[in-house]
Amino acid sequence: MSFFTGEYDCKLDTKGRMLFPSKLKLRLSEFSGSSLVINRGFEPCLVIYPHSEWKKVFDKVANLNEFNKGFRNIQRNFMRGSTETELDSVGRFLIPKTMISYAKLDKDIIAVGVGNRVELWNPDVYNDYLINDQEEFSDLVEKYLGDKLDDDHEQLS
Amino acid sequence: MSFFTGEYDCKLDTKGRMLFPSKLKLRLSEFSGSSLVINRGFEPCLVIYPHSEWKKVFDKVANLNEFNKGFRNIQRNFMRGSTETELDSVGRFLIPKTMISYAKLDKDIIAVGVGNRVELWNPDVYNDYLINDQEEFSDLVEKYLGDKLDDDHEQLS
DNA sequence: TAAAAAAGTGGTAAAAAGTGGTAAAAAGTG
DNA sequence: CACTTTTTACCACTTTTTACCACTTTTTTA
Repeated sequence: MSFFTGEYDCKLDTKGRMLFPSKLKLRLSEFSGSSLVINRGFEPCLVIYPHSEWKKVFDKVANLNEFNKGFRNIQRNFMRGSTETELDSVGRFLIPKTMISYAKLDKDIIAVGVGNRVELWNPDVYNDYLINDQEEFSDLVEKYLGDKLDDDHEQLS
Repeated sequence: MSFFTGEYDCKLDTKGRMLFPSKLKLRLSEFSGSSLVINRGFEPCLVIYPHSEWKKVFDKVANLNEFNKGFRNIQRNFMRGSTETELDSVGRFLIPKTMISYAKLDKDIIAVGVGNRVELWNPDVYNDYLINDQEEFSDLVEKYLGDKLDDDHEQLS
């Protein structure tokens, strides 16, 4: 099974549709054909999952007991930010208006492959979130992935 | 079988009818054609179930032993807030006045797909109930759905 | 009880949103 | 460079939604 990587410049058309980059489309098709799920990200971006990957998490959430207040809260907050959709014949998909405004998307979008998912960002917001200093990045990686960690990985997750 | 997800902006017409969003209507029809059940939510919102899904919830409550005072109380309070209805030819349904005032519904309504059901909210009330801090939500999800969960999922439901 | 008012039902025209397709430009490839 | 693939920018069409209007049924009031 393969994964999503790399950055891609994309555009929203006037109807709010985005063309999924062809390289990523190839990966997507290995997972779940042309069906995908758009989610609200934890950061101010949207996150695209292949339908099959998303379904695993969805099922966990959906199976929580709805007579429990905390579970209802999780369900509501999780599912409100999810939309199932499909690529059309040309490889485009419609992004709901509420999602567009959540991620502050405009004409230009940056799509980033992040392993099992693809993030969609407003270019400006994206730059603010990136680690621009490589040394800082190095430190961060060392903190979490440096040698000592190998033994007790659990501690971090 | 598919499920309800996502947020939708809806309107009440002057007669107290709401047009059920077409995407949700599609899902609904897979469950139970155009028939649905409106319930008082535990939170200050209304909850729409496809008839078949509501039946499951209903049965749980109906099967409680009526010789138990607490159970009788649950049954009474649960069932008083239930109305069965249907979408009309255009896809609208009438929301009873008592329900409208319970959920403080006005012209604008937010419909949220929550798996087996759809919640209807007054937008202002909704925002108060949402987890607005994404980090807080992230923590909550991790707590319930983080790695550890995989093994003993049963414990939570 | 009859008239009036309110509530509910059913439908439609027009606007808005969404879908599907294509020609042409741009980018990538051998 | 010639050719293929991808992307862009349109256009045409369909579906959904809104905002009404007309009519029926129910409830209230005189």
